[in-house]
Amino acid sequence: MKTLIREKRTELNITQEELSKRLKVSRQTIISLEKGKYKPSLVLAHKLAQTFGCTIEELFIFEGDENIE
Amino acid sequence: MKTLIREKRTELNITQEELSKRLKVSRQTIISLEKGKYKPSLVLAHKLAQTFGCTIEELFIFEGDENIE
DNA sequence: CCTTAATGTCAAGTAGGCTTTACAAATGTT
DNA sequence: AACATTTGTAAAGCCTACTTGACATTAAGG
Repeated sequence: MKTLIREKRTELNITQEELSKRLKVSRQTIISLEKGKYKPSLVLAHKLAQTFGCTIEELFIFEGDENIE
Repeated sequence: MKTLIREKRTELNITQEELSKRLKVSRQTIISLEKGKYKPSLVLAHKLAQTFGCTIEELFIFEGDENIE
């Protein structure tokens, strides 16, 4: 799975810390998500998409066995 | 968070077991999701939406603090 | 340089998503 | 009533999302 979190965040011109405050998660969580260390929960993915004004499917790109075969 | 998994599944006329096989998860997982016992991972939410031919946001209804304030 | 802001790493702990197995309740069909 | 199908419950275990805190690196500006 790929994510466009970093791209969308820099488009908005906000820091990781600012984003983490808006979402009420730790800054570490933002770092890990942008770096692809793990995948967000459904609720957090929804909040991210809301923040960026896009859908979850636009923010995350699912690949291979993450899709129905 | 509310989900329309059960409604969408019955529309498709398939059993929990059939759905669990398509998604390659346990039947127990389907039961728990339909009953609202817990929330699916992002990948599973995506597969469910794909199966039902809708978006994640159409399949799950986020409420209150699950939205940005 | 020196400082500050922004980003990053590491590690330990908590909570919850998902699995497996086994068994019970409900619904339908003959 | 009897049987099969579908749905449900319970419990133990694994893995990972997320947290907190402390410290390292990079980049920018005075």
